[in-house]
Amino acid sequence: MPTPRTGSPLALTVLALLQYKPLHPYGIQRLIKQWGKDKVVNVGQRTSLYRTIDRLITAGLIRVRETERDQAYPERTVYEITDVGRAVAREWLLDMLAMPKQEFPEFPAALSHLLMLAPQEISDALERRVRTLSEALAGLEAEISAETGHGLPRITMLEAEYLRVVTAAELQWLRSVVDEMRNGELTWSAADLVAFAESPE
Amino acid sequence: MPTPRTGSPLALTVLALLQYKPLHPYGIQRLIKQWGKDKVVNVGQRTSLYRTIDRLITAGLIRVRETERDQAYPERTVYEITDVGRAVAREWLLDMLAMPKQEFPEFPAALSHLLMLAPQEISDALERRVRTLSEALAGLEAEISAETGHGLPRITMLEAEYLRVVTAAELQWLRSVVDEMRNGELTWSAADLVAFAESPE
DNA sequence: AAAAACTAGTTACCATGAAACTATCCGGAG
DNA sequence: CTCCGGATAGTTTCATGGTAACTAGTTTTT
Repeated sequence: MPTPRTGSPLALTVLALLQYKPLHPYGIQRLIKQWGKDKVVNVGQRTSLYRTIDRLITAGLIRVRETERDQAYPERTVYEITDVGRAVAREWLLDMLAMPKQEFPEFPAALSHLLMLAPQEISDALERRVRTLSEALAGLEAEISAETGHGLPRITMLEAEYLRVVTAAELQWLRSVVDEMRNGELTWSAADLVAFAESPE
Repeated sequence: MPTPRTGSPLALTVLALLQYKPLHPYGIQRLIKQWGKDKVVNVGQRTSLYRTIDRLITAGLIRVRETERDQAYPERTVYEITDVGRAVAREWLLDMLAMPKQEFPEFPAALSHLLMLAPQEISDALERRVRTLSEALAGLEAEISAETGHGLPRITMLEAEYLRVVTAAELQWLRSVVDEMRNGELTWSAADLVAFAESPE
């Protein structure tokens, strides 16, 4: 029974929640949203959730506990974690923490093709991004101070802290780039493109 | 002919390169690697590349230019971009720049389940991450100064700058967290977990 | 001469994710 | 009282994405 090599964020979250208590899929989704984890794991549609559960079952990391039937409601299958599941969840987590995974977010990819656009278009687009990200950052900060005020320990909001830090860094950089494009410090000419294209290295 | 709603990083890159000159798939892969774009778009195996090209074809964004046969070598189909393709690439790019997309990297997801681990395990794992990221950061900085020395204009390395900035921010935050865990500023107790779990909000 | 790396493409499988569909039930607006 | 929206619970379909491995010839290195 080779456990799936990659513990996805969703699979890890399922194991974590089942460690708290046995749940049915919809309950898992609800908990993720209630605890605000839907900012870091995708459970928008339950499709992936059900498929993830299937995989965890066949890998022996969780098992069916019971199948409830609350009259007229669809059947709810309640799952619980196994001992293997508990162990594997720890391994996955340690691995995800220690080894940065090469992911390919679309923004840097987009940045690498700026030469297709005119300077104005670029700075306008980046400015729109600045506005959107500012709001997101404000939201994160509000959330953090709300939870702090609520008396929750800091360990439960490290992921929000992390998002705040990297969003703030992106924002600061974006603002400086937009500024430099607007005030003429950051320019380039058609000749540059040719030199770039010819560059053998 | 509804153009695929999401221009993926790879699709955008293919359009961008074909705008430079007609190419066959393998040539596209080579160019991506030569120009160092393989840090921001995934072309490890060409599977996705061929499928992406298929989609671009059926969407009318690129077309077959010719089919070469260089004796004994497999056939190489050379593609070129269409006018529609040129227009769509610009739209996609502007969109990707201006509108941040909710992506779900695994690290923040992992951070949100730290309660499964003991403090020591966490700080050890995070320290390993610090080491790996430091190396990655050094690599990025080396690359940037190499290109600068080579006389390439700054616009061609904004994506590397971006990666440097966010990696540096993550590193700084990681170091502070590890420090605070080691020196006892950041602790929590089993009682906290219960309070957290019971928390209705 | 053998091993490795490059050229070029294909196949199969698994994972991810969006969207829409089937149903039932409940609370509130009108 | 009825209709609407939203919550409950799960399924199906389709597009996309990624890994791995396989074929098969060629060039370069050891």
